[in-house]
Order: sequence, then structure tokens, then C-alpha cells
Amino acid sequence: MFEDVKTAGPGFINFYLDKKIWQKELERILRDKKNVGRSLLGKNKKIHMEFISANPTGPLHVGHGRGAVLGDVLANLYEKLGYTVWREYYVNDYGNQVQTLGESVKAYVDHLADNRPYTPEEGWYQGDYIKDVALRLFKEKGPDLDRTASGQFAAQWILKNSIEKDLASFGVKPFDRYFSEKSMHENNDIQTTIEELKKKKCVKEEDGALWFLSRKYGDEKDRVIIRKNGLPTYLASDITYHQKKFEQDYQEVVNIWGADHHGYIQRVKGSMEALGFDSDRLKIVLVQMVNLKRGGVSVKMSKRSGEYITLKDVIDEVGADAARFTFLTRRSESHLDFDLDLVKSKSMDNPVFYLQYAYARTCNIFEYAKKEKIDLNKIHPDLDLLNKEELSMIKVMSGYEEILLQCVVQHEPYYLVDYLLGLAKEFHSYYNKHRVITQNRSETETRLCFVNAIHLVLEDALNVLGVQAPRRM
RNA sequence: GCGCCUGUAGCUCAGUUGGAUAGAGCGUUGGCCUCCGAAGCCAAAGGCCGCAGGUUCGACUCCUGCCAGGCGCACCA
Repeated sequence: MFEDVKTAGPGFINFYLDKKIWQKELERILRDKKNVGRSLLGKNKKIHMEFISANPTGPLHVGHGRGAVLGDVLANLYEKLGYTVWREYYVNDYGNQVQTLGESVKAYVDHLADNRPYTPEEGWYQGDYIKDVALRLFKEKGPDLDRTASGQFAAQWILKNSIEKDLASFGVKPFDRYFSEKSMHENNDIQTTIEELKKKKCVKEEDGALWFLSRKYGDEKDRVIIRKNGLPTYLASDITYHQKKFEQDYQEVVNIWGADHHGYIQRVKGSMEALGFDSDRLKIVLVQMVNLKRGGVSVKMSKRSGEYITLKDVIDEVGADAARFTFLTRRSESHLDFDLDLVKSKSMDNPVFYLQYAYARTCNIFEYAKKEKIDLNKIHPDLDLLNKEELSMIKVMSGYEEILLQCVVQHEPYYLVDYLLGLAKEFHSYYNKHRVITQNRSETETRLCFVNAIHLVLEDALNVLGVQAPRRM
């Protein structure tokens, strides 16, 4: 089992595994083929993932994009490990912002209807999409919808025609459900939850409002769930929403939130404890802010004037692959500078190309082999011919499953990206040092088998990341 | 004021539960295509790991206090 054991430095002993281990690993990867990295760890276990959940009041921006990729890739990773994943987008289609949206749209509808001057007020939603929605609303429903109905219409329209479309072009897999906040109000679910909290004596009445006693659960203060005016707060909806998730048999309930919501964690976790659940099942992944730049300087954006760069703008400019990958090149807790010029450039500033190039190289080697009349289905490795570099990379590839697992445990796809860049680096170096196809038949076949293993791992990983695996570039 | 995140090479960032000489890319300097794709490879230079204490045989890693930047602290969502 061990090839060598050496002492190295103060108090260290190094064990060298026999290279037979790595030879067998190569055979295993070649046997696994498209199933490389797959595991049964999560068999019969379900995961609930809620992410993005951007308010349907305007187009997605870059920050949403980061959360979208993180969620999409984490979901892929869970599935890779055998879990059944339910993807959900929570739609905040209730409350003040929908009113404001309605008001913003209605103003332009009025303008269309009787040519009233359009003068958007402070705090209203603006931008061309508001005009698009208004035009649509005017055509379909006429000029007389009230503010609330206009807001509902607009929210639906934005979700369908802006958000969903952007996500599709960003390569985010379709959600299993868009869950409506409004529906919980209509079904009286929120009232039911509040009654339950009352029964458990986790609320108090004070100043005419109803408070959830979140301080009991580590929050710094108690929180209002029913306002003085009788309307439930956003927290009330969220408690009910999470209760619904927890009532099902999900092993984990994962939320991906912008880091600006971190102050919210205690109270939501606390509410689940109050309802008798184990709040450790709730994993809240915070994704840090994205600082959009161009040529090294921050891009100033102003929502008020409606002048800001949307996710769609970014995808159109740099491409979905480069954008997705860039979001994954830092740990999610790390602040990210997203420089449009760098992400467009085809250099190592933009490592997605480095990785894709490694993959394209494997494809190209196979193309060349075909030209040399080598039948790739009839090649066999002579394991004793594997050289130092090949053995080193096989060692790396044998840790693929472990890396996937690490990503899931830490909720951090970055580890996979880091792993892949390391593997690609070794492969590029190897490619420059060794020729795969030579006059030496058995060496050629061995190396083709090895390159195939690299090919399989890269292809699988790129699929998990939702990035194209191009045969040519 | 309180809470969360972040201070590591000129720049952007890694550093797995405390362990061997702190790593990578970009940038800089110098090399490599009669040979499967140079979107690549090789080499060099570059560091008091924000500062100061503490715990430990051992600290970039853990604890305390400062300093700097970001983000939160609603009966908005």
C-alpha cells in the first residue's frame, strides 16, 4: 500500500501511497464515464432551496446575478450528490412596494390615456420597463385599474417578461415554483401562524401592535409582526413561509440572501425555534455585495433616474459563461469587484477561458487522434507507462467527489472552481511538456486514456457550474 | 453607539478543522510555436499576513483591544 515512508522536518512523517492506487483510480474514472463524481450520499433526502427572490418591481441587477449563480450551482451540486432539490423563488407581491409600483405605472397609464404630463415623483419606480408595463396594461386592461390592481399586473408582467427571461438567458435552471407572498395573505395562513405563536406564548401586545418575542432567541430586540394599523409585517409573512418549508421533510432548508439582510437571520431562526422546529435545518447563505466597475472605476448607478446597469446588460456585454464564472471565483462571503472590461478580456483575469481552453484541448487531441486513424473505442492504457505528471493529476482527480462534498457542506461552490483551475493548470503544463500522440503506440493509447479522464472530469464540472464546455474556441 | 463581512505581493484574491520554506492570477523582466491549438508553457523579481497584546511546543488561522473600508440596525420589503 505504501511505496515509501520518509521523515521530513520536525515531527513530520510522509507516507507515499503506492502508485498502483492511482492506476486503479484512473481505471475507475474511465469506467464511471459520465457518472464521474456522482454519489448516493443524498439518496432519498430532500433539500429546499430558495434563492434570488428579488422583488418583482424591476429588472434583476448584478447583485441578484451573484445570488442566482450561487443558488443554481449549489442546487446542481446537491443533485450531483444524489439529493432531490426543490428550487423556489419567493415572490414579494404584497405590501407597500407593490402599491408604489402600481402608482408608478398608473402615472404613465394616465399619461397614455389622456395625455396628462408624466412627472414621476420621488421614490417611484422609473426606467423604460415602467413605460413598457404601462403600455401593456393600458392595451389589455384599459385606463381604469386602481393602484393595487395596477401594481399586481405590473409585478406579474415584470416577473414573466423580465426576471424569468433574464434568468433563462443566464443559464439558471427553471424554478420548481414561484411562491406568492400574497397567496399566504389570501389563504389566511399568516393569521393561523400567528395564532400558533400566541398559543406558544411567544408574542406580546404593546403600543397597539403585536410583537414576536425574538429576544428569547438571541435577537437584540423584539419585532413587530402585526402593526398598529392591523396589517401584518414582512416578518409575519416570512415566518409563515418558513413554517411551510419546515413542515415538509426537507433535510435542509437553504436560503440565499444578500449580505445586507444579515440582521434578519436571528429573528427568522428564532421564529422556527418558537414554533418547535430545529432551526439548524435552516442554512442561510449570505452573498456579499458586488461592486460593478468598468476599467477599474466603480460604475455609479442611480435608481431614481432609472439609469443603472441591469443583469441583462451585463450578460449581453460579457456573456453568460464569463459572468457566471466570475461570480464563482470568490468565496460568497467575499466582496466582489466585477469589472466589465476584465470579465470581457480573454486573459487569466478571466479564468473561465483558461478552463474552457483546457477542455477544448482534450477535444482537439481526440480530433487529431481520429485523423491518425486511432479508434478511441479500442484503446487501452498500459498503467506502468503513466508518468509523474499523469500520476499527479490522477491523484487530484481522485479527490473530485471529496471537493463536491466540501462545496455542499460549506455551501461554497468556490472550492470547485479553485480545484478546477489547479487541475487545468497542471494539464496545460503537461500538454506543453509531453506529446500525447506519438509513434509509440502503447504510450499513445495510455496517454489518450489519461486525457479522456481529464476530459470527463472537466466536462462534468463545467456542467455543474452551468458553464459551456466548448469543443472548439 | 451596536451587529455582520473584509484587511495577506504593486493590483485582484486563495490559504481546508492551529502545523513543514505563506500560494495563485494579473502586472513587471527574460525565455518557448519546422512538433496534438501560444486563449498556452517555463523562469526571475516581489511579503513584519492592518496594528498591539494574549493562549500554545507551534498562530495568517484561536481570544482581547485598537485602526481602516463595506453593509446593516423600521410598525419598508
